[in-house]
Amino acid sequence: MSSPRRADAQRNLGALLEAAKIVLAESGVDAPAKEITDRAGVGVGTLYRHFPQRSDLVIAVLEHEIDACAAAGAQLSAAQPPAAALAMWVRRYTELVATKAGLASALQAGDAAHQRLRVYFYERMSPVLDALIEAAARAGEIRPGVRAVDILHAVALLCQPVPGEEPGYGRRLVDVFLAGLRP
Amino acid sequence: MSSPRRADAQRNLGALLEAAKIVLAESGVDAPAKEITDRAGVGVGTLYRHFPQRSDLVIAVLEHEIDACAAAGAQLSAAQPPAAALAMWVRRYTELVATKAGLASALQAGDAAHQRLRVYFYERMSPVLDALIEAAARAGEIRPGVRAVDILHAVALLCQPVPGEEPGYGRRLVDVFLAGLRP
DNA sequence: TGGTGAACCGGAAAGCCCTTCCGCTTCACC
DNA sequence: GGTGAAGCGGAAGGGCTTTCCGGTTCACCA
Repeated sequence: MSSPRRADAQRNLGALLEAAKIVLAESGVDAPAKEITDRAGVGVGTLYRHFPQRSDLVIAVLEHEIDACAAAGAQLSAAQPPAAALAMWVRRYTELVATKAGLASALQAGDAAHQRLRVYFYERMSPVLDALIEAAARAGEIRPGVRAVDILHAVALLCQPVPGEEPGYGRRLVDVFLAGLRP
Repeated sequence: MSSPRRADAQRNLGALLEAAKIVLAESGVDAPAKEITDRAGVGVGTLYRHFPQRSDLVIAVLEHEIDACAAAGAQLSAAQPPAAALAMWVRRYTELVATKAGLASALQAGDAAHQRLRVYFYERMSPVLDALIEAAARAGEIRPGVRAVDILHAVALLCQPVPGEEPGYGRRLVDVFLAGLRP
Protein backbone atom coordinates (compact mmCIF):
# COMPACT_ATOMS: atom_id res chain seq x y z
CA MET A 1 0.00 0.00 0.00
CA SER A 2 1.92 3.02 1.24
CA SER A 3 5.67 2.56 1.19
CA PRO A 4 6.78 4.16 4.44
CA ARG A 5 9.63 6.18 3.12
CA ARG A 6 11.46 7.23 6.21
CA ALA A 7 11.64 5.67 9.60
CA ASP A 8 11.53 8.95 11.48
CA ALA A 9 8.37 9.99 9.68
CA GLN A 10 6.83 6.70 10.65
CA ARG A 11 7.87 7.18 14.24
CA ASN A 12 6.40 10.65 14.37
CA LEU A 13 3.18 9.46 12.87
CA GLY A 14 2.92 6.82 15.52
CA ALA A 15 3.67 9.31 18.27
CA LEU A 16 1.02 11.64 16.93
CA LEU A 17 -1.61 8.95 16.82
CA GLU A 18 -0.74 7.85 20.31
CA ALA A 19 -0.88 11.42 21.63
CA ALA A 20 -4.07 12.19 19.74
CA LYS A 21 -5.79 9.15 21.18
CA ILE A 22 -5.08 10.40 24.68
CA VAL A 23 -5.77 14.06 24.08
CA LEU A 24 -8.97 13.51 22.15
CA ALA A 25 -10.25 11.31 24.92
CA GLU A 26 -9.31 13.86 27.55
CA SER A 27 -10.10 17.18 25.96
CA GLY A 28 -12.52 16.27 23.22
CA VAL A 29 -12.33 16.36 19.48
CA ASP A 30 -11.74 20.10 19.45
CA ALA A 31 -8.63 20.08 21.58
CA PRO A 32 -6.01 22.60 20.43
CA ALA A 33 -3.59 21.12 17.97
CA LYS A 34 -0.67 22.26 20.04
CA GLU A 35 -1.77 20.11 22.92
CA ILE A 36 -1.38 17.07 20.72
CA THR A 37 1.93 18.07 19.18
CA ASP A 38 3.43 18.93 22.55
CA ARG A 39 2.53 15.57 23.93
CA ALA A 40 3.89 13.86 20.86
CA GLY A 41 7.05 15.94 21.02
CA VAL A 42 6.84 17.24 17.47
CA GLY A 43 6.16 20.59 15.85
CA VAL A 44 2.79 21.61 14.58
CA GLY A 45 4.07 21.47 11.03
CA THR A 46 4.50 17.74 11.41
CA LEU A 47 0.94 17.30 12.52
CA TYR A 48 -0.39 19.21 9.55
CA ARG A 49 1.75 17.32 7.08
CA HIS A 50 0.51 13.97 8.25
CA PHE A 51 -3.07 15.09 8.79
CA PRO A 52 -3.90 18.08 6.60
CA GLN A 53 -7.45 18.11 7.90
CA ARG A 54 -8.38 17.62 11.46
CA SER A 55 -10.78 14.97 10.23
CA ASP A 56 -7.93 12.84 9.02
CA LEU A 57 -6.53 12.62 12.50
CA VAL A 58 -9.85 11.85 14.10
CA ILE A 59 -10.63 9.23 11.51
CA ALA A 60 -7.29 7.58 12.09
CA VAL A 61 -7.91 7.46 15.81
CA LEU A 62 -11.46 6.19 15.65
CA GLU A 63 -11.26 4.00 12.58
CA HIS A 64 -11.15 0.81 14.52
CA GLU A 65 -14.14 1.56 16.69
CA ILE A 66 -16.19 2.83 13.79
CA ASP A 67 -15.55 -0.37 11.89
CA ALA A 68 -16.43 -2.49 14.89
CA CYS A 69 -19.73 -0.73 15.30
CA ALA A 70 -20.56 -1.15 11.64
CA ALA A 71 -19.70 -4.83 11.83
CA ALA A 72 -22.05 -5.32 14.75
CA GLY A 73 -24.97 -4.63 12.46
CA ALA A 74 -24.72 -7.89 10.57
CA GLN A 75 -24.27 -9.92 13.74
CA LEU A 76 -27.31 -8.39 15.39
CA SER A 77 -29.58 -8.82 12.43
CA ALA A 78 -28.58 -12.49 12.25
CA ALA A 79 -29.24 -13.14 15.91
CA GLN A 80 -32.29 -11.01 16.65
CA PRO A 81 -35.74 -10.28 15.31
CA PRO A 82 -35.76 -7.17 13.12
CA ALA A 83 -37.10 -4.60 15.58
CA ALA A 84 -34.85 -5.78 18.38
CA ALA A 85 -31.84 -5.83 16.10
CA LEU A 86 -32.54 -2.29 15.03
CA ALA A 87 -33.00 -1.04 18.56
CA MET A 88 -29.91 -2.81 19.82
CA TRP A 89 -27.75 -1.51 17.03
CA VAL A 90 -28.92 2.04 17.53
CA ARG A 91 -28.01 1.74 21.19
CA ARG A 92 -24.60 0.42 20.24
CA TYR A 93 -24.15 3.30 17.86
CA THR A 94 -25.33 5.71 20.53
CA GLU A 95 -22.67 4.38 22.84
CA LEU A 96 -19.99 5.09 20.28
CA VAL A 97 -21.15 8.60 19.61
CA ALA A 98 -21.84 9.51 23.20
CA THR A 99 -18.66 8.13 24.66
CA LYS A 100 -16.13 9.94 22.53
CA ALA A 101 -16.17 13.47 23.83
CA GLY A 102 -16.81 15.87 21.01
CA LEU A 103 -17.51 13.26 18.38
CA ALA A 104 -21.17 14.11 18.41
CA SER A 105 -20.43 17.77 17.82
CA ALA A 106 -17.93 17.02 15.10
CA LEU A 107 -20.53 14.98 13.25
CA GLN A 108 -22.98 17.80 12.94
CA ALA A 109 -21.03 21.05 13.10
CA GLY A 110 -21.14 22.95 9.89
CA ASP A 111 -17.47 23.75 9.82
CA ALA A 112 -15.38 22.28 7.07
CA ALA A 113 -12.65 20.90 9.30
CA HIS A 114 -14.66 17.79 10.08
CA GLN A 115 -16.32 17.24 6.75
CA ARG A 116 -14.28 14.21 5.81
CA LEU A 117 -14.99 12.63 9.15
CA ARG A 118 -18.69 13.03 8.57
CA VAL A 119 -18.43 11.52 5.12
CA TYR A 120 -16.38 8.59 6.31
CA PHE A 121 -18.62 8.01 9.26
CA TYR A 122 -21.91 8.13 7.44
CA GLU A 123 -20.71 6.15 4.45
CA ARG A 124 -19.65 3.45 6.82
CA MET A 125 -22.82 3.41 8.88
CA SER A 126 -25.56 4.05 6.35
CA PRO A 127 -25.55 0.68 4.58
CA VAL A 128 -25.58 -1.14 7.90
CA LEU A 129 -28.48 0.80 9.25
CA ASP A 130 -30.31 0.69 5.95
CA ALA A 131 -30.35 -3.08 6.06
CA LEU A 132 -31.69 -3.05 9.60
CA ILE A 133 -34.39 -0.56 8.73
CA GLU A 134 -35.50 -2.48 5.71
CA ALA A 135 -35.82 -5.68 7.68
CA ALA A 136 -37.85 -3.92 10.35
CA ALA A 137 -40.03 -2.30 7.69
CA ARG A 138 -40.75 -5.65 6.07
CA ALA A 139 -41.86 -6.91 9.46
CA GLY A 140 -44.08 -3.86 9.84
CA GLU A 141 -42.31 -2.82 13.00
CA ILE A 142 -41.25 0.66 12.01
CA ARG A 143 -43.05 3.68 10.62
CA PRO A 144 -42.50 4.12 6.90
CA GLY A 145 -40.43 6.95 5.46
CA VAL A 146 -37.55 6.79 7.89
CA ARG A 147 -34.13 6.90 6.29
CA ALA A 148 -30.89 5.71 7.77
CA VAL A 149 -29.40 9.17 7.78
CA ASP A 150 -32.34 10.45 9.78
CA ILE A 151 -31.49 8.14 12.62
CA LEU A 152 -27.77 8.68 12.33
CA HIS A 153 -28.22 12.41 12.49
CA ALA A 154 -30.78 12.32 15.24
CA VAL A 155 -28.61 10.23 17.51
CA ALA A 156 -25.53 12.34 16.84
CA LEU A 157 -27.52 15.43 17.69
CA LEU A 158 -29.18 14.04 20.79
CA CYS A 159 -25.87 12.80 22.15
CA GLN A 160 -24.28 16.19 22.25
CA PRO A 161 -23.37 17.14 25.77
CA VAL A 162 -25.91 19.32 27.50
CA PRO A 163 -24.38 21.53 30.16
CA GLY A 164 -25.70 20.70 33.57
CA GLU A 165 -26.91 17.21 32.75
CA GLU A 166 -25.10 14.05 33.66
CA PRO A 167 -23.20 12.32 30.88
CA GLY A 168 -25.33 9.66 29.33
CA TYR A 169 -28.27 12.01 29.34
CA GLY A 170 -28.35 11.74 25.57
CA ARG A 171 -29.17 8.06 25.84
CA ARG A 172 -32.48 8.83 27.51
CA LEU A 173 -33.38 11.16 24.68
CA VAL A 174 -32.40 8.56 22.13
CA ASP A 175 -34.72 6.08 23.78
CA VAL A 176 -37.64 8.45 23.32
CA PHE A 177 -36.68 8.96 19.71
CA LEU A 178 -36.47 5.23 19.20
CA ALA A 179 -39.95 4.83 20.61
CA GLY A 180 -41.11 7.36 18.06
CA LEU A 181 -40.08 5.03 15.27
CA ARG A 182 -42.87 2.60 16.07
CA PRO A 183 -45.49 2.49 13.35
CA MET B 1 -35.99 51.49 36.19
CA SER B 2 -32.69 52.40 34.59
CA SER B 3 -32.16 56.11 34.29
CA PRO B 4 -30.66 56.50 30.83
CA ARG B 5 -27.89 58.83 31.74
CA ARG B 6 -26.75 60.06 28.42
CA ALA B 7 -28.59 60.41 25.18
CA ASP B 8 -25.65 59.29 23.03
CA ALA B 9 -25.30 56.10 25.03
CA GLN B 10 -28.96 55.45 24.52
CA ARG B 11 -28.63 56.06 20.82
CA ASN B 12 -25.70 53.72 20.50
CA LEU B 13 -27.52 51.02 22.38
CA GLY B 14 -30.42 51.35 19.99
CA ALA B 15 -28.15 51.22 16.98
CA LEU B 16 -26.47 48.12 18.35
CA LEU B 17 -29.75 46.35 18.92
CA GLU B 18 -30.94 47.26 15.47
CA ALA B 19 -27.71 46.09 13.87
CA ALA B 20 -27.61 42.93 15.94
CA LYS B 21 -31.13 42.03 14.93
CA ILE B 22 -30.13 42.17 11.27
CA VAL B 23 -26.74 40.55 11.59
CA LEU B 24 -27.91 37.73 13.84
CA ALA B 25 -30.66 36.93 11.38
CA GLU B 26 -28.25 37.00 8.46
CA SER B 27 -25.12 35.43 9.80
CA GLY B 28 -26.34 33.49 12.80
CA VAL B 29 -25.80 33.87 16.49
CA ASP B 30 -22.06 33.42 16.16
CA ALA B 31 -21.47 36.29 13.78
CA PRO B 32 -18.25 38.18 14.51
CA ALA B 33 -18.75 41.06 16.89
CA LYS B 34 -17.11 43.41 14.46
CA GLU B 35 -19.79 42.80 11.89
CA ILE B 36 -22.34 44.12 14.31
CA THR B 37 -20.35 47.12 15.46
CA ASP B 38 -19.49 48.12 11.92
CA ARG B 39 -23.08 48.09 10.92
CA ALA B 40 -24.04 50.04 14.00
CA GLY B 41 -21.24 52.50 13.37
CA VAL B 42 -19.65 52.14 16.79
CA GLY B 43 -16.43 50.67 18.14
CA VAL B 44 -16.21 47.21 19.62
CA GLY B 45 -15.59 48.71 23.02
CA THR B 46 -19.08 50.14 22.97
CA LEU B 47 -20.59 46.77 22.23
CA TYR B 48 -18.77 45.15 25.12
CA ARG B 49 -19.73 47.88 27.54
CA HIS B 50 -23.40 47.52 26.81
CA PHE B 51 -23.36 43.75 26.47
CA PRO B 52 -20.48 42.24 28.45
CA GLN B 53 -21.55 38.76 27.48
CA ARG B 54 -22.67 37.76 24.07
CA SER B 55 -25.73 36.29 25.71
CA ASP B 56 -26.87 39.69 26.86
CA LEU B 57 -27.07 40.88 23.29
CA VAL B 58 -28.87 37.81 22.04
CA ILE B 59 -31.33 37.92 24.89
CA ALA B 60 -32.08 41.55 24.18
CA VAL B 61 -32.72 40.77 20.54
CA LEU B 62 -34.87 37.69 21.07
CA GLU B 63 -36.63 38.67 24.27
CA HIS B 64 -39.85 39.53 22.56
CA GLU B 65 -40.12 36.35 20.58
CA ILE B 66 -39.21 34.21 23.53
CA ASP B 67 -41.91 35.82 25.58
CA ALA B 68 -44.46 35.40 22.82
CA CYS B 69 -43.69 31.71 22.58
CA ALA B 70 -43.99 31.26 26.30
CA ALA B 71 -47.30 33.08 26.31
CA ALA B 72 -48.67 30.79 23.62
CA GLY B 73 -48.59 27.93 26.11
CA ALA B 74 -51.49 29.20 28.18
CA GLN B 75 -53.59 29.99 25.15
CA LEU B 76 -53.09 26.56 23.64
CA SER B 77 -53.86 24.68 26.82
CA ALA B 78 -57.08 26.65 27.17
CA ALA B 79 -58.22 25.98 23.63
CA GLN B 80 -57.09 22.44 22.98
CA PRO B 81 -57.19 19.01 24.58
CA PRO B 82 -54.01 18.27 26.53
CA ALA B 83 -52.14 16.12 24.03
CA ALA B 84 -52.91 18.42 21.13
CA ALA B 85 -51.93 21.48 23.13
CA LEU B 86 -48.63 19.88 24.02
CA ALA B 87 -47.89 18.88 20.45
CA MET B 88 -48.85 22.23 19.07
CA TRP B 89 -46.79 24.13 21.57
CA VAL B 90 -43.74 21.99 20.92
CA ARG B 91 -44.11 22.72 17.21
CA ARG B 92 -44.37 26.41 17.97
CA TYR B 93 -41.26 26.20 20.09
CA THR B 94 -39.53 24.22 17.36
CA GLU B 95 -40.28 26.98 14.93
CA LEU B 96 -38.65 29.54 17.19
CA VAL B 97 -35.55 27.49 17.72
CA ALA B 98 -35.19 26.34 14.14
CA THR B 99 -35.80 29.69 12.50
CA LYS B 100 -33.20 31.77 14.28
CA ALA B 101 -29.95 30.67 12.73
CA GLY B 102 -27.56 29.56 15.40
CA LEU B 103 -29.99 29.77 18.27
CA ALA B 104 -30.16 26.03 18.48
CA SER B 105 -26.39 25.78 18.72
CA ALA B 106 -26.18 28.54 21.28
CA LEU B 107 -28.64 26.73 23.49
CA GLN B 108 -26.59 23.62 23.79
CA ALA B 109 -22.97 24.58 23.22
CA GLY B 110 -20.84 24.16 26.27
CA ASP B 111 -19.09 27.47 25.97
CA ALA B 112 -19.67 30.05 28.63
CA ALA B 113 -20.48 32.90 26.27
CA HIS B 114 -24.07 31.79 25.92
CA GLN B 115 -24.72 30.55 29.40
CA ARG B 116 -26.98 33.39 30.43
CA LEU B 117 -29.02 32.95 27.28
CA ARG B 118 -29.59 29.31 28.15
CA VAL B 119 -30.64 30.18 31.67
CA TYR B 120 -33.01 32.88 30.54
CA PHE B 121 -34.44 30.72 27.84
CA TYR B 122 -35.06 27.64 29.92
CA GLU B 123 -36.34 29.53 32.92
CA ARG B 124 -38.87 31.16 30.70
CA MET B 125 -39.97 28.00 28.91
CA SER B 126 -39.86 25.35 31.61
CA PRO B 127 -42.92 26.40 33.61
CA VAL B 128 -44.98 26.68 30.45
CA LEU B 129 -44.03 23.28 29.21
CA ASP B 130 -44.33 21.75 32.65
CA ALA B 131 -47.96 22.76 32.79
CA LEU B 132 -48.63 21.25 29.39
CA ILE B 133 -46.89 18.02 30.31
CA GLU B 134 -48.76 17.68 33.54
CA ALA B 135 -52.10 18.15 31.83
CA ALA B 136 -51.20 15.55 29.23
CA ALA B 137 -50.00 13.19 31.94
CA ARG B 138 -53.27 13.50 33.85
CA ALA B 139 -55.09 12.59 30.67
CA GLY B 140 -52.78 9.59 30.27
CA GLU B 141 -51.60 10.78 26.92
CA ILE B 142 -47.90 10.91 27.56
CA ARG B 143 -45.36 8.46 28.90
CA PRO B 144 -44.44 9.08 32.50
CA GLY B 145 -41.05 10.37 33.55
CA VAL B 146 -40.63 13.01 30.91
CA ARG B 147 -39.45 16.37 32.21
CA ALA B 148 -39.84 19.71 30.52
CA VAL B 149 -36.11 20.18 30.14
CA ASP B 150 -35.88 16.88 28.31
CA ILE B 151 -38.13 18.16 25.58
CA LEU B 152 -36.58 21.61 25.50
CA HIS B 153 -33.14 20.12 25.14
CA ALA B 154 -34.16 17.52 22.62
CA VAL B 155 -35.79 20.03 20.33
CA ALA B 156 -32.88 22.44 20.57
CA LEU B 157 -30.54 19.61 19.70
CA LEU B 158 -32.60 18.20 16.86
CA CYS B 159 -33.01 21.61 15.29
CA GLN B 160 -29.34 22.18 14.81
CA PRO B 161 -28.52 22.55 11.16
CA VAL B 162 -27.28 19.39 9.54
CA PRO B 163 -24.97 20.06 6.60
CA GLY B 164 -26.46 18.80 3.38
CA GLU B 165 -30.04 18.66 4.55
CA GLU B 166 -32.67 21.21 3.70
CA PRO B 167 -33.58 23.70 6.38
CA GLY B 168 -36.54 22.51 8.33
CA TYR B 169 -35.08 19.03 8.42
CA GLY B 170 -35.03 19.30 12.18
CA ARG B 171 -38.80 19.52 12.24
CA ARG B 172 -39.09 16.01 10.84
CA LEU B 173 -36.85 14.69 13.55
CA VAL B 174 -38.84 16.54 16.18
CA ASP B 175 -41.99 14.88 14.92
CA VAL B 176 -40.48 11.46 15.46
CA PHE B 177 -39.39 12.48 18.93
CA LEU B 178 -42.87 13.75 19.69
CA ALA B 179 -44.33 10.43 18.60
CA GLY B 180 -41.99 8.79 21.06
CA LEU B 181 -43.68 10.61 23.91
CA ARG B 182 -46.84 8.55 23.52
CA PRO B 183 -47.41 6.25 26.46
C1' DT C 1 -24.08 80.87 27.72
C1' DG C 2 -20.04 78.76 28.82
C1' DG C 3 -17.27 75.80 32.00
C1' DT C 4 -16.43 71.35 34.12
C1' DG C 5 -16.32 66.64 35.62
C1' DA C 6 -18.04 62.35 34.72
C1' DA C 7 -19.78 59.19 31.39
C1' DC C 8 -18.80 57.34 27.26
C1' DC C 9 -16.39 56.38 23.03
C1' DG C 10 -13.17 54.09 19.66
C1' DG C 11 -9.78 51.42 18.33
C1' DA C 12 -5.13 49.76 19.50
C1' DA C 13 -3.19 45.96 21.90
C1' DA C 14 -2.87 41.47 23.94
C1' DG C 15 -4.00 36.81 23.89
C1' DC C 16 -5.69 32.39 21.58
C1' DC C 17 -6.00 29.56 18.03
C1' DC C 18 -5.35 27.63 13.30
C1' DT C 19 -2.71 27.14 9.17
C1' DT C 20 1.07 28.01 5.96
C1' DC C 21 5.65 28.23 4.70
C1' DC C 22 10.55 27.72 4.29
C1' DG C 23 15.44 27.24 5.97
C1' DC C 24 17.62 23.61 8.27
C1' DT C 25 18.16 18.70 9.61
C1' DT C 26 18.14 13.89 9.01
C1' DC C 27 17.65 9.91 6.51
C1' DA C 28 18.31 6.34 2.78
C1' DC C 29 20.74 4.90 -0.70
C1' DC C 30 24.68 4.69 -3.72
C1' DG D 1 30.90 9.07 3.54
C1' DG D 2 28.54 11.98 0.14
C1' DT D 3 24.35 13.73 -1.63
C1' DG D 4 19.64 14.77 -2.85
C1' DA D 5 15.29 14.65 -1.20
C1' DA D 6 12.02 13.79 2.45
C1' DG D 7 10.86 15.52 6.57
C1' DC D 8 11.09 18.67 10.51
C1' DG D 9 10.06 22.71 13.62
C1' DG D 10 8.56 26.84 14.77
C1' DA D 11 8.11 31.63 13.21
C1' DA D 12 4.86 34.31 10.76
C1' DG D 13 0.37 35.67 9.23
C1' DG D 14 -4.46 36.07 9.78
C1' DG D 15 -8.88 35.92 12.32
C1' DC D 16 -11.28 36.31 16.29
C1' DT D 17 -12.43 37.88 21.18
C1' DT D 18 -11.84 40.82 25.04
C1' DT D 19 -9.52 44.48 27.72
C1' DC D 20 -8.00 48.95 28.46
C1' DC D 21 -7.21 53.82 28.40
C1' DG D 22 -6.45 58.58 26.21
C1' DG D 23 -9.49 61.53 24.19
C1' DT D 24 -14.18 63.16 23.33
C1' DT D 25 -18.87 64.42 24.26
C1' DC D 26 -22.59 65.23 27.06
C1' DA D 27 -25.50 67.08 31.01
C1' DC D 28 -25.86 70.16 34.34
C1' DC D 29 -25.10 74.30 36.95
C1' DA D 30 -23.70 78.98 37.57
